[in-house]
Amino acid sequence: MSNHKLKPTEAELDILQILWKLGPSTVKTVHEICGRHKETGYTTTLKLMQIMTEKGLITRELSGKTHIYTALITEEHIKSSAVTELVEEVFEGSAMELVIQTLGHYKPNGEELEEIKRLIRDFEIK
Amino acid sequence: MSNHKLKPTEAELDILQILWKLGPSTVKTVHEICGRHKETGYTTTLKLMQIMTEKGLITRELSGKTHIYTALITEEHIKSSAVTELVEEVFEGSAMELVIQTLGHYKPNGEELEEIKRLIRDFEIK
DNA sequence: GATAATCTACGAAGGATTTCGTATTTTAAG
DNA sequence: CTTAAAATACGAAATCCTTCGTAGATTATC
Repeated sequence: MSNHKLKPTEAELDILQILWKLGPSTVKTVHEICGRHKETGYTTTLKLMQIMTEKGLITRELSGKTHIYTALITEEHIKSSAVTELVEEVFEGSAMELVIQTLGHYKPNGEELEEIKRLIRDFEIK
Repeated sequence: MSNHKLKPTEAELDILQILWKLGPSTVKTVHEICGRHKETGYTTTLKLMQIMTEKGLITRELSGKTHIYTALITEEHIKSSAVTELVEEVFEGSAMELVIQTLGHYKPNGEELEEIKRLIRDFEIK
């Protein structure tokens, strides 16, 4: 039922990440946090959030005079489809080439290493 | 020295992937292979390749009456920067969250599993 | 209740991407 | 040489994304 097709744009993703962190928030709050990274006008953030509402990425409800916006799409969902898209479009379907590539360029910390080993172990058991 | 900034667009990436596979090719050849996925006119492919030449993504030389195009940017480079971008913009810097996410959704085959284990072992030695 | 502050709505500009039509050039055939 | 075929060059439309300005509405303050 949800909109699988709708991939947020870059600016939209910034806003989603703020909503995921803060939970339901006003345009004002979102805009203040956006302002730490980039300089844009208040109405730019407002317009983006209005468009995102039309697209069904977020929803809003009135609280007094202001709207409170809530993410409709989950962080997990976006991360998952971003990985799927990267695998399909850049790695031509080979997810493990992506994994190996990443492990070749970045170092896991101890905790991450344990988690990866646990996942690997699960694969070997099956 | 090379153009780190220049990320190919989606249509450009399609063309790059064809050039990576076939090696230096004509517009005609590239367009024929593009045609397997999507329906676009010949001049669309031509225009894209002209733009990519301007951007420095590919180069061309005359051979008789036609141009032979060659990728200037490597597959490895694109894959690497695509991962970097995904890590930074979607996973907020956590490359290992990307790795763990991917391992949670896709299964490695035997060979891939061995390679991953080898990489993991290298991390543990250090 | 007048004024200022805060929010929202809306239109539109500017840039990037993709697409194609048309015109031009070059090569090949008769 | 003339015509047809193949390739290139170029401009421009259509769409999407980001941005902002302006106008209107609502709320709070004095």
